[in-house]
Amino acid sequence: MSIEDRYKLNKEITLIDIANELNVSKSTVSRALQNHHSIGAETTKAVHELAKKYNYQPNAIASSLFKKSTKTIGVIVPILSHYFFSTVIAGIEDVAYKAGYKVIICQSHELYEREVIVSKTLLSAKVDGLIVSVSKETVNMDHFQQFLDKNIPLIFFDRLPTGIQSNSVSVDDYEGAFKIVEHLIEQGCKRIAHFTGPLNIALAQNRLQGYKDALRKHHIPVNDELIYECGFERTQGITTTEKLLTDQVSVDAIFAVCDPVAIGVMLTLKQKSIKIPHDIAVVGFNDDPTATVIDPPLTTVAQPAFEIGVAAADIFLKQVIGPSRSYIKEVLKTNLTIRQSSLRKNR
Amino acid sequence: MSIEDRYKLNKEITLIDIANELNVSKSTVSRALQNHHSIGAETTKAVHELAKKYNYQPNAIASSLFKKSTKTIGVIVPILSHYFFSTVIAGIEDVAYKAGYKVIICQSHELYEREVIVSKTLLSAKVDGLIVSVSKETVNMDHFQQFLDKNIPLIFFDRLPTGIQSNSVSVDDYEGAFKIVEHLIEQGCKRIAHFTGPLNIALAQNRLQGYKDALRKHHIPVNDELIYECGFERTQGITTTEKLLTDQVSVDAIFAVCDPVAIGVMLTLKQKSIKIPHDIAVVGFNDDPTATVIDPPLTTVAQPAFEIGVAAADIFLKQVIGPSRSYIKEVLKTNLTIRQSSLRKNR
DNA sequence: TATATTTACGCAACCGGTTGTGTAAATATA
DNA sequence: TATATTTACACAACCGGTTGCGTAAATATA
Repeated sequence: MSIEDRYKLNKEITLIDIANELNVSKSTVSRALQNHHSIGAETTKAVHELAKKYNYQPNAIASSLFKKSTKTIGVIVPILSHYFFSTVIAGIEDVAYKAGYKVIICQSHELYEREVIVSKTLLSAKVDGLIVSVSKETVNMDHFQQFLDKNIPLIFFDRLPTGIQSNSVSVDDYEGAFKIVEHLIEQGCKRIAHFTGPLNIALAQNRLQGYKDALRKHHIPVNDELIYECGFERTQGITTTEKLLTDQVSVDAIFAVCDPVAIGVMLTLKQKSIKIPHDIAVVGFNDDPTATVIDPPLTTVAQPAFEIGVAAADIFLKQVIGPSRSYIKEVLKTNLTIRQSSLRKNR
Repeated sequence: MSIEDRYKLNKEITLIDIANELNVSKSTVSRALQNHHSIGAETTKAVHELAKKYNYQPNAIASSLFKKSTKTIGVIVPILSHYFFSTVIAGIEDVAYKAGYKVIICQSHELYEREVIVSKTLLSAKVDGLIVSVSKETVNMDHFQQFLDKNIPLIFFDRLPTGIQSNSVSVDDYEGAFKIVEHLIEQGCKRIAHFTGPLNIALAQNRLQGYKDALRKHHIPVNDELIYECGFERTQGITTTEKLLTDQVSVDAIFAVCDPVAIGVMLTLKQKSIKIPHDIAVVGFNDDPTATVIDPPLTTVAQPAFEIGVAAADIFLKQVIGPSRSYIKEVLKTNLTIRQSSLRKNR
């Protein structure tokens, strides 16, 4: 069948079609499209013209098979519909796109099993690299080991795993927590509760530690009754606040592990007519867009989500170009963003 | 090299490695892994055992090349970090995952050129289907035509294109707008402004039309001075509100094309100490999580974002199984969600 | 016992690019 | 003029699975 016929029938146009039309071999066409020097100028021109005329789209699959590079980066996040994660992905995508990479995104839905399955899928899909924020259930990291074994760049962000050495991008959770708790103390708070994330996750541990150390620095005893293991969701912020109120625990501030939880806390307190920050000050972590919507606006620790994505993708590109034995651990700075939800002193 | 050696060296284990080890042909191994009836029970068992022992991962690329199916769905959204889009994607991913499909997500960043490029990339990547919400710049749809030509299922959602016949999933924007404007009228509003989206987008047109028809039904003249072309972003809601206030246009309600805009409106009004809903009622469209955070909570039209994703992926699956000449146009119902931002009557 | 059928597997082509090697013709150098 | 080099292209192997077809041996049927 002629290339003309195939084109009209919406058949896939391949190198062979172009080769047949020009009476050259497909290797010549392949090289001509790459502007290889060993192909004559006229031939090269003719090939490019035909390719354009018939809207030739190279089959990336075939190319990948031989080149062993799919030009794709796999990304696994616990949940896509959180502003933090979707913004990180936007950062990854931005860098990847400019470097000619596609991005395959998977959600673990905070489920360990699902994380294992999608990581296998991405391994089979031969992604050139993997960027991950692990699920809150994940303790065993074996499913990631294979990427390291096969020298596929592996970069963790935000939720860093324990017990596996690899590249990572995170923020200084300890310092962020320390600063925001210190800020609460400066505002006169003395009984500061902390709603933590799942404690198998390093960032939750680090924020907790920052909280404790800030208290100790200011000679405020750390009271385990003020530490509630919570989670990352607004709903968990709501239920934990209700628990705290039923427990009749007296507090003058709540430091939530992240903004969605802080929002849940504030909504619950407001519903019970507890004044923020007068009765209880509330602070979070992340600087979600919602932080400026709630009344009073939420004091929080701003994380550069987009930049985290950019940094992760940059590490990927570095490792692809020159794979190295050493790991890159990047820790970005946070920014204490003070708003009304924590301001108890008159100014 | 023996399979044992290759395994230890972290080399890729292939069908051939297993075949050599068992002294059978690779076609036998391939069939054994598929539990093909023509392969003996013992051989099948031995193959599976070896595959497991050496953690054999089939090369999906090689398989795709022959089968002409990559088991991936491409998704193009304008922007990922909007709750609506990330939730739709979650819905798509949910269905896709269960059916054994991966999802490649791309952002157009509301740029026509970028949309063209990513659609070409996805075409080269041989996605089995494409689900799209077009960018606000997009007028020309030629880049999508190729998917139709090649019988690759193409499904639009939310932002439906004009001038191209294809599958689509949307909500009844007209009806949603009509109902919410009617609600405002019932609350006694007479000078209702509308902040529209870009008017080349069908949904913006439909919501505008719903707005106009609701006014007409209740014998309120449509006043072009009350219609502001705005956009989909919170920032645009802020600037447009500022414009309206400088224009000294007198209104008693604002119907924003979507919740982010409505939030921008409310924040601006609150900043100017304009009482909501007493002075000006505000309503949106989408039911973002933020709608319940702002004070007063935002009256809005709830769109089933997750279900939209599910519906789009379901259409894809249907078309993959039995490609048909006809298109599926699914229109989901919206839900008027009344909160305090629009309640002007005492109850 | 002779023929038909089933079982179990190998061979080789195929998917669509990519690239190392070979070679004839054209040009350059000795 | 004889040899060396460059130019421009073809051939074929290759990437790693998949599948149609062929066939010998084992079993079933007549």
